[in-house]
Amino acid sequence: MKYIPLDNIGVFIHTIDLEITNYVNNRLASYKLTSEQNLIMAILWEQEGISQNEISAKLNKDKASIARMVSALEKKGYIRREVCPSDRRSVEIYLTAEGRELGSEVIPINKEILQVITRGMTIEDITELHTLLIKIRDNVKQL
Amino acid sequence: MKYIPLDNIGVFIHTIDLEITNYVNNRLASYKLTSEQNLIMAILWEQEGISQNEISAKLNKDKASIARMVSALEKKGYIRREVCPSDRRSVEIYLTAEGRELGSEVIPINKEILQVITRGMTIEDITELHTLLIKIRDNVKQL
DNA sequence: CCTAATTAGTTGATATATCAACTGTTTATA
DNA sequence: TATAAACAGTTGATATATCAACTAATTAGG
Repeated sequence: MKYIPLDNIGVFIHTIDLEITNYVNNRLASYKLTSEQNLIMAILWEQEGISQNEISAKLNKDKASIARMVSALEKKGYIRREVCPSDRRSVEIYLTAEGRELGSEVIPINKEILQVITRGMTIEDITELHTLLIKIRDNVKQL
Repeated sequence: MKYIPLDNIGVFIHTIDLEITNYVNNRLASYKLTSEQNLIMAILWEQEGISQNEISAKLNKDKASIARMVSALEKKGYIRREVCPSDRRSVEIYLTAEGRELGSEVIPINKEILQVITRGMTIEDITELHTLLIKIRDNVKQL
C-alpha cells in the first residue's frame, strides 16, 4: 500500500479554500476589498460599534490580524475607530458614510458569490458538507 | 429572510482549513518544518530531481511561493538546487542526507496526521466530502 | 484599596499567497 | 537564422496568518 501524501483530504481542503479565496478576491477587486476585509465589513453592515475583540472572536482569527485589517479598512476610509467610553482598552468600529454606501453595492455581490459557490448543490449537500467538515474540526481541535 | 454573511460554506471551509493547518504546524514544529514546506518535502521523498515548476504544478501554487519555500528548505539544509543541464532555465531539487533522514521521521508523522484528521470517518464519508468539494471547485473555476 | 492577574490592542518577526516586473533560456516562425 | 514568443525562476509589493513581547486599562483577591 503506497503512501500518497498529496492524496490527502486535508491538503485537498486547503487547495479548494485557496481557489474559493481567489474567486472571491477577483469578484471583489473592483470594490477595493479583499475577501477577508469583506468579512469584517459584512459584520459591520449588520452591527456597528462592535469591538476588534468581538470581530476577532466572530471570525476566529488572531487579534493581530484583525488589528491590521481594520487599519487597512480605516486607511481606505470605510470605517472609523472610536475608543469605548466604558472600557478604554477597547476600540469600537463604526462605518463611515463611504463604508455604508459600499454595503449597498457589495452585499448583493456577496449573496451572488454564495449562489455561485453552491450552484447545483442541494440544501442536503451543503448540510452534509458542513457535517463532514465539523467532524474534521473536532478531530484536530487542540485541547 | 435575513442575510447571514458568516453562515456561508465558503467561509466555513476557510475556517476549517486554518484549523487543520494550525494542527499540522503544531505537529511538525519540532521537525523545523511548516505544513507547506512539508508538502514539498513529501514530493521529494517520493521523487528527487523534480523542478520548481513541476512542484508548482503538483501543489497548485504560484511559482514565486515555491521559490521562497525552496529557499527556506535550502537554508535549513534539507535540499539542494542544481541547474538542469538540458534546460538551464530549470532548477532540479535534490534531498541532502539530512533531508532524506528527516523523511524517515516525518513520513510516519504525516501518516498519523492523516489518521487523526479522518478519525471516525468512513471511506464513504471522505469520498463524499471530496465529491462535494469538487462541486465547489468546479463552480468557482475561473474560465 | 492595593497589588496581581487578566484583558484589548499594537507592533515586530516569520511564513504563506498572489501579482507584476524582470532576467536569462529556449522554442517557434517569418 | 534573426526575432519574437514562451517559459523557468527571482525579486518586490501587498495581504493574510500566527506567535511573542509590549503598553495601557481593568478586575480580582487578599
